[in-house]
Amino acid sequence: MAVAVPLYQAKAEFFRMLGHPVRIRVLELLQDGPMPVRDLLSQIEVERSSLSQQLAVLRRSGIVTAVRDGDTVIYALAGGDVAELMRAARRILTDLLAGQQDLLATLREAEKNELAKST
Amino acid sequence: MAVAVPLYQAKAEFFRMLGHPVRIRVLELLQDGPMPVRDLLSQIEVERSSLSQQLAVLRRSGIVTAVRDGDTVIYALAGGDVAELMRAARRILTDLLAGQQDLLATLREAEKNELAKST
DNA sequence: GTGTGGATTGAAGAATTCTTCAATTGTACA
DNA sequence: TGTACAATTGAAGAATTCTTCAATCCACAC
Repeated sequence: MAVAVPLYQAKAEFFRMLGHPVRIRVLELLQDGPMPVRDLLSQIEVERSSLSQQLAVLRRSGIVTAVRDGDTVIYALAGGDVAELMRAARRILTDLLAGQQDLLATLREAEKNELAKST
Repeated sequence: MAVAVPLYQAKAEFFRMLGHPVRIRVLELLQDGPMPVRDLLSQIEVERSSLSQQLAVLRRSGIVTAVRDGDTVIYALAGGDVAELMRAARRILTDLLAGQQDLLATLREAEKNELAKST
């Protein structure tokens, strides 16, 4: 059973699972501890059913768990050190964004030249 | 210019950029140092133009750089500690996969019960 | 120049993922 | 029981991303 998935494919799926703004925000919020859907909803600008859809993605991947407490459902990180991952990502992102600033400057120059030519 | 992108959206795009098996393998291979396309091609099972497409995605994001050396093109990590990110991801993934083993066992049990009922 | 191998690009169709809305489930409470 | 609120689910269409193939570009050798 459990057809062996190559590790690099599991990794790709994992990162793809992270690749959505709402899901990122949920994971970040949950780093401060478990939180009911109601609170997630109040801090993330998204419709309720949209949030539910993204929570379902996170649940399916196993990175969060949900327990029902009467009226409300409470989500929590399933384990693992998500914070560490986020820190590592942020470090790389900072580098990349800095790089893109340079790129943008370059592009703006190129654009100016184009405009100069076209007049 | 450079319309301000919310950070959580930049993060999501970053992770989405990682979310492809070929791109993961490229990044892993490049951790041992710069490498010509030819070598990437020999170690990843994918067609040349497919690899090029994925390399283009990585280049656009800025996480790798490419320089031409005569006949061949050599790729390298652009900076930042990708290895650290991969380690963090692997740690979480290990947890998740372990969790899924449990899940699978549970599912198999459920399945057995279903079968028992259906006979 | 012509030809060849390495690599990238463009474009079309297939496949995934997102968004949104209506319908549904589960709990509480009168 | 009926109503109200919290949350999830299913499904359809829109939007992205993947895959693949042909065309192109670039350096090198003849």
